[in-house]
Parts: sequence; C-alpha cells; structure tokens
Amino acid sequence: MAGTRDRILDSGGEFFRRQGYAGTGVKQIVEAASAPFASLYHFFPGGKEQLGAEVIRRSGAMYLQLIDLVFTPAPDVVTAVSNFFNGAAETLRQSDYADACPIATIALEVASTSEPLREATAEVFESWISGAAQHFREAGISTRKARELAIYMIAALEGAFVLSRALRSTEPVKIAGAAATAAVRSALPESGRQRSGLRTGSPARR
Amino acid sequence: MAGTRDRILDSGGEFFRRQGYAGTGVKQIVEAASAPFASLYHFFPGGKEQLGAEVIRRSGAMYLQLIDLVFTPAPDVVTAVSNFFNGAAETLRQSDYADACPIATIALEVASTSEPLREATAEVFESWISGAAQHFREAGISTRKARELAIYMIAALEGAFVLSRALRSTEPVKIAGAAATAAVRSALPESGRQRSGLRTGSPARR
DNA sequence: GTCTATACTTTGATAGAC
DNA sequence: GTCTATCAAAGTATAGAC
Repeated sequence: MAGTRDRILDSGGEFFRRQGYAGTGVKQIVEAASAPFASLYHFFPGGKEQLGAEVIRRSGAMYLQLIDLVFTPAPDVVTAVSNFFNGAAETLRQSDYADACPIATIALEVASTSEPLREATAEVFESWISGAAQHFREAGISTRKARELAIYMIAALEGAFVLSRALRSTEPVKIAGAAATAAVRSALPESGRQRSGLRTGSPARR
Repeated sequence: MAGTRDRILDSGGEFFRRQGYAGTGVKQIVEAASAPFASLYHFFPGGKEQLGAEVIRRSGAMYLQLIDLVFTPAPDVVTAVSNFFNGAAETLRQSDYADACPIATIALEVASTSEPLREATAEVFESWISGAAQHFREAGISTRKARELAIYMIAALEGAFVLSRALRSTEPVKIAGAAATAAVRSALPESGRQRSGLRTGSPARR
C-alpha cells in the first residue's frame, strides 16, 4: 500500500505526462489519487510547483532505471539501442499514443516559464545522458563520442515521440530507432563490432 | 498594418510556442495583440480551440516556407541540412532558448486531449515531412528513403529542441545536426555525393 | 467590428475545527 | 493528517448597446 504522498506523486506524473503541467489541475490529481485535498499542501507546502518538481525528478529517475534495465542485459549496445526504441514504440501503441516521455511535455512548457521546473527537467535529461553515455563507454567508445551518441539517441527518441504521438503512428519511432542504431554501430571500435557488450575489465558501473 | 484577426493569430502563435496552449489565456493573447476582447469571438466563433487550430496551421505553413527557404538556394542537400540546424541553433540562442519549434509544445499537450488540435498538428508535421522529402528526392534519393530521411531529420531537430531548451545549450541541436547531416550524406547516390544539389532535369518543384 | 459589462467555471491556495 | 468551508483570481465565454 503506497502512502498518500506517493499516490499523489504517481497521479501527478500520469496527468502531467499526458496533459501537461498547465493543463492539469491539482484537484484532478488528488482526486485520482484518492487523497484528501488538504494532503497536497501538507506534503507539498510549495504547492503545484513543488509537486511538479518532485514529479519530474521522480519520473526521471524511473526512466533512468528503464534505460539501465534495457542496456544492461543486452548482448551489445547496438541491440540495446534497438530494443530501447522497439520497446518505446510498443508502449506507445499499447497506450494509444499517450505514454511516451514522462517529462517532455512539461519540459517544453516550463522551459521559458518556470526556472525551478526547467532546472528539474535539465537535471533529469543530464542524468539520462550520463547514464546512456556510460553504457556506450563500456562498449569501448570514447568519452566524448559516448556523450554525443547519448545526446543524439535521446534527442532522436524525444523528437520521434513528438511526431508519433501527433501522427498516431509508430513509424517515426521506428525510423529514428534504425538511425540511432546505425549511428551507434558505426561509432563502435573495430574490435567491438563483434562483441561490443563485453564488460571485461570494466569497474563497477556508475 | 496587419488586420486585427492576423494580429490575434500572431500573438497566439508566440504565446503558444513559448508557454504552451493550456498555459496561455485568451485574454493574454488579445491584450498583447492590442485587440478588443470581443474581436476574438467575432473572428473565431469556435473560441480558444478554433484559434489554436488556426495558429497551428498558420505557424506550420510559415515553418514550411522556412524549410524551402533554406533548402532551395543551398548548393546541395547536405549543406542545406547543416544550414538548417545551424540556423535553428542560432535562433535558439538569440531568443534565450524560447523560440524553437512553433508547434511542438502544443503538439505534445493536445496529442491526448483534443482531437481537432491533434489533427492540426499532424497535418503540419505531414506537410514538413513531404516538403523535406521532396528536396531529398531532388537530390536523387529514392522516394521511400527520402521520406525516411525527412522524418528522421525533423525528429532529430524536435528532440534536440527539447534538450536544448531544457539544458539551455545549443549542444544538442549541433550534435543532432551533425548526425542528420551525416545520415543524408550517406543516403546520397554515388554520383550525387559531389553535386547533389543539381536540379537538372527536375520538373518544377511541388 | 468594437465597446462595456457580466455570467459561469475552474484554478490554486488557505483557515480553522477535529 | 484529514475534514469542511471558503477565498481571490483567472479561466472561457456571452449579451447587448453602439
């Protein structure tokens, strides 16, 4: 049984992802969370903005776990990237194109309207970039190139989400996935193209 | 002197792009447009949603013109793509990371909340895809591959916008631009890699 | 087409009893 | 921590005179 505070955070996360930050009312959030209205301001004295910031960081941390969950067991990074995009496409389809990135809508909304929230989204994106880059480095890619690939992969996914949700088609995600996969493959060191996922000699991750 | 109706559309476009659809009030729009409040419902009997739909289509048409404006005079499509991303990065920087895609924020907001607006964003994205694909075809790329490249380029740009606005850095746009440029280059037919922009024998465009 | 005024709803947020 | 009641403000939208 999740606590009231957690239920509010979960509920907020769902609404913000699907309807955006400005488009979601705090009353709607607490109602769906089966929480008393006053609890919102009890747990989040900073009101909607504090709730938004915590939702962003919480959703961001969960998505980072998902990245690791896909990359770690994969035989190599190329397969991991492919699986990542394929999984995203499947989630998109199953949710009727509602569930894509948990913070992209908020990120665009608040980028020029709320510094605290903008910073929260920036921290999350930075954590994803670091996380993905780490996996690329472990595949033998240079630090600099690994970060570029990570930024590029996340950008391709985010942009594909925008198109796929608007067009109601998984085509953009699939095309972006193919492109990202190809980019990662061509960035692998020669020796790594056959067994890129090998983690011999690497210290514990992160 | 622009008409009242046009001023309202322009004003709405600016606010929607920067603050999103739900985050912008109609009063704010007409006030900034120096238009009487009643004019809004005179010109847009469908209220905010009709205004939103027209803003989306209007902004989309203008951005399509921008695509053509960048691609047409470029010596080749590779240069065109590079210029396109560089221009976007410059606009982003000059506007303090406020002006990126005119409809991306709205697109994510309405994808699961308003079918009329979602359809408007879908039409716009489809027009951009067709427009960009046309330029790629003229460079000798197959119809199917040209569409894929167009989708991919737009997705990379949209996603890079999300990251760049959140991180307040042009790095993502530049990295995505480099990747998109490379993808287009490698898709060119052998004979076209030296003189890809040559439009000999092509019929009038669009 | 524009003006003033207003209806109605929802918003985020608070007070005070329990 | 939760309840009920309530607040002021902002939201969209409309009416009717000019």
